[in-house]
Amino acid sequence: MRLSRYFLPILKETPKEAEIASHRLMLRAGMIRQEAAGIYAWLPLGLRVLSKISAIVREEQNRAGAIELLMPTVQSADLWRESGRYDDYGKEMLRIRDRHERDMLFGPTNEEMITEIFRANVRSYKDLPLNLYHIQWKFRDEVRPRFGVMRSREFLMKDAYSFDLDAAGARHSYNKMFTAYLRTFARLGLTAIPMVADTGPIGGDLSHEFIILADTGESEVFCHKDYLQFAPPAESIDFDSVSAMQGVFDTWTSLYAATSEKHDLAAFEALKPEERISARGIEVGHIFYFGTKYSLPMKAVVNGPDGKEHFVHMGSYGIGPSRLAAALIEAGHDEAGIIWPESVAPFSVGLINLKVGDAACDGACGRIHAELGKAGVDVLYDDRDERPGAKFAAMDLIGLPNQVIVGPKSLGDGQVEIKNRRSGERELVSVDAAIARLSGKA
RNA sequence: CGGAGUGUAGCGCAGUCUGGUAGCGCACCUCGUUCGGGACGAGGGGGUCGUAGGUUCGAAUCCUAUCACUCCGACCA
Repeated sequence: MRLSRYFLPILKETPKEAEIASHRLMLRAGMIRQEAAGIYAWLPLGLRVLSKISAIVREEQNRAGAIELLMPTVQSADLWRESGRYDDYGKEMLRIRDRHERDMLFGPTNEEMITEIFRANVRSYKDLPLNLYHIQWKFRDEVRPRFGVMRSREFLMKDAYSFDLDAAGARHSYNKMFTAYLRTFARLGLTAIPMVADTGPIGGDLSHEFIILADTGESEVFCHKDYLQFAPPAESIDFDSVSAMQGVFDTWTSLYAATSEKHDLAAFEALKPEERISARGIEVGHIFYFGTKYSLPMKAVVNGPDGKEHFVHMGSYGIGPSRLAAALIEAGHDEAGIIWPESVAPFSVGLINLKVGDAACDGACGRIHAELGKAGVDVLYDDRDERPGAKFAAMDLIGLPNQVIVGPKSLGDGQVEIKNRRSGERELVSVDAAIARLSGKA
């Protein structure tokens, strides 16, 4: 992509409302634009990140056996009256009325709708277990949205819903999602710690929040230090193995970890002082097992092997890709700007032409741009007629992991500079070597 | 929802107290000189001063209402 033909509104100054690093940098890097309180437009660069995060989430959900569908954002109030949550959910739910005066709502979550879809189509235990998910915009009318897309009213959420014949099956489904979440966050370059959590308005009795530690996090959390060293489950792990899944769960819940609502001071202080972490964290995922809370009032039943009807046991599992975009920046930035992990960077290579109009520079950049493009590498080519300083600053701000700097000085010796955004290391290599080196980044 | 505050050009701000017909920096456009870490000169474009009423010869400025947004607290992917 040529920057001169792209839409990347970079800001030199910080809009005053942005208090935390991720919000500031997302605005400055031209990723998002606020349209109303807690409501954001995702500009092209931001959308690329959001899509990459969603793709990883999707891959890991699929790997764990979940099946993607897509439910609407607007729902009928009747469905929520069945579960009793139309009254319980309160003002956080955005209620609207259509032209026929029907009560509608903008979905804050989808337990009711997925249960309706399930009960209309599934009759037999032989169709279980089933886990359906979608990645869709949610709306929760937060009292006080803040921190940009970290706590926005409209946000993107992957929500999965599992259906099992009994509690034991549901437990396995829970463990599969638990494992998938550990893998997902690890692939995003994040260390997320599962913590015992409150279930809130979703309900239920088994629940974990996945927390990444960050000073600007909204939750107060307590855990054992060794969690930071734990290795995530391997790609080859067997999601159908009950013991393997239970093993992952047991390992990752073997040490103390809890949010402030569930904090057990005595248990925490039983740890040696040097083992304790008391910090702030960002909740990037939340999983629940809630049994028959929805299947009972909404009559979601299947025939079991005994020929009788059984209320299905359910769980729900959420990850917020839009919040993750901000969380990734909180976890990876410096004075100059964002530092994306390779896995979600909007472009993997930033190509800087220091002297646009110079035949040698234009030629070398053109070749690198074309060759990397052929190799399937996303390249953002800064071909603007700008001063070098502005180009370096812009590229550092948007945080592309690999930079190729092409200028007349080094190009005189047939060389270009490769810079690693994270380490800051620079290296002079030939044009061909740069292409060869970076074409593996697809 | 309680408390505090802000709305003036895309962004950051001055002007409001003490009414006189809108300004600064950055960004943007043109020309020239520049160019390895956010250049310089000259010229130029862009604002019904959040909105609606009112007071006044005259309102960004005073009064009233209203809307939006931000921050601090209680709730949450």
